[in-house]
Formats: sequence, C-alpha cells, structure tokens
Amino acid sequence: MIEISNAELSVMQVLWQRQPLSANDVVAALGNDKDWHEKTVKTLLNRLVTKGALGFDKDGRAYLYYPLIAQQDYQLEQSRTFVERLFAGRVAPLVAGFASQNQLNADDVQQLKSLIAQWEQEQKND
Amino acid sequence: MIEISNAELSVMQVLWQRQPLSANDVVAALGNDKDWHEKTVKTLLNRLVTKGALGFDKDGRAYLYYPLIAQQDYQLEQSRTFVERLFAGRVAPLVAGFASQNQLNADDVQQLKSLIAQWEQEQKND
DNA sequence: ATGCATTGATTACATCTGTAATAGTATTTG
DNA sequence: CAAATACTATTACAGATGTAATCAATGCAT
Repeated sequence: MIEISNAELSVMQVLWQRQPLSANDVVAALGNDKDWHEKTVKTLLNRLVTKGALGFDKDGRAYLYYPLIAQQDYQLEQSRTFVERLFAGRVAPLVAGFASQNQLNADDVQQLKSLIAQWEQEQKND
Repeated sequence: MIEISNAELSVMQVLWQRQPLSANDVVAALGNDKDWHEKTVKTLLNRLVTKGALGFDKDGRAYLYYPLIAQQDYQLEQSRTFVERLFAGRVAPLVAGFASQNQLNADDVQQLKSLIAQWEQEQKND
C-alpha cells in the first residue's frame, strides 16, 4: 500500500475534489487552509507522483495532476488499519467515543440507523 | 498533544493492559506479536518517557513503567483527528465503509443500536 | 534573438521513526 | 574481590517528513 503522509494527504484531498489540476491550481486551492510556500506544494506533488499516488498529463510545459488512487479505497484502507490499531478492529467503540463527546448529530444517527437496517436486511438474506 | 509513533503505540498498549511493568515484562509481553530486539523496546520506552507518555518508579536499579496518558483519552483524540482528516469530521461514513466491506458483526450492530438509543434518549431530555 | 519569468527536477536540512549497538554503572556470582 | 551480567543512557544510522531553496530548461516579452 502506498503511504501518504499528512501533508501529502492535503494535496490528495484537493485533487480528489477536482481533477486534473495544475500545480498552481493546487497551490491556490490549498491557500485557504494551509500556509505553505508554493515550493512546498510542488515538492509534495512530486513526492506523490514518485509514490505512484498521482499521475499527470503535460499541458505545455506545465503538468496537470490527477489521483491514481481512489479516495474511497484510501479511506477504507486507512479506516481499517486505524480501527485495527486503536480498537482491535471493532468500530463500535470508536463510535461510542464520538457519542460520549457529543460529536454525533442527527444526520449521523440517521445514517447509522440506515446502515444498521441494511445490515439486518442482508443478514436475513443468508 | 503528545505524538506517539506506531511502534511506540504497541508499547503503550502493553502498559495500558497491565501496569506498572518492568522493561523486561514489556519485552516479554510484546514477544508474541513483534519481532523486536530487546534494545529496540528499551529505546521505545525511553522515548515514551522523554515524550511524557510514560512515567516510572525505580525498583532497585530497574524501572517500573506506567502510562501517563489514559488509553481512552488517546483513543478519543486520535479518533477525532482521524475522522476529521479523512471524513471531514463525520463518523457515519467511516462506519458505512466498514459495513460495505462486511466488517460489521452482530456485536457491533448491537452496540451501535444501543448507542443510538441512548443518543435519542438524551435528545428528548433537552 | 535575448533576457526574464515560470515550471518541474534536484538538492537541502532538521526532526521523527524504526531498529539497534555501545557505553557507563550497579549488581550478582564465582 | 574480580568478573560477568543486567540495567538504563547515549549514540548510530538510514529512511520518511515538513518545509523550502536552487538548478535547469523552456517559453514569453521586448
């Protein structure tokens, strides 16, 4: 699995949202949140290309970058290893922590209910 | 917040389970899972002490280590930042990922239901 | 055509991590 | 008591990461 560092992840997020983008577009998109020098962003783009996380097409002498790994795949993999490491693979205790800190809102609960309903439906179909 | 690396986390987990432990006890406890040299474990213990994640009492010339940060606090904090980074702070999509990969079992679902029931109860009490 | 500006490539450099080895000190053992 | 042992502390060292600066090539403007 490709390892993506924290700083690199911010770059990936931009490209998962819109793609392909030139380096400057990425710099601009990050401008709000991060206080990174343009050179820094370009280094991150470069490393991500080297790691195989990004590809690019040439547009004149500039590059247009795009993700080579899907956001969902990355999220799934990271969630799995995170929950494995911290919660012995069980996701419920993580959610319990959120609940205990009032970090669940009505939307979350609605979605969880729906997931559970679906899960139960699938159980029946066995 | 104290940053605990992956390798260091394994050491913390041992001490969250039983505490206090001598360095050798920790080495022994890790023996099953990890193939680490004794020196490596001692380095990790040392770094954790330096970082303020572990404390120790002297037992003769040996040390007895114990956690200075609670497992639950660590779990909460890490969960928050993880979900923030990867899921814009919403936990439901993470659970959805688990569901989609059949990584939810009956126990999880039971616990989730219970959490939801509790959450709804609290809403009423407002 | 020539020089400046722009873009990616290469290099830099401190800190953190993984993974120990070595040094220094206290203790047990022969 | 001397020597081997057993602890912790210090040092090592390569690769990853955060954060750029410099280099080299190319294209735009005059």
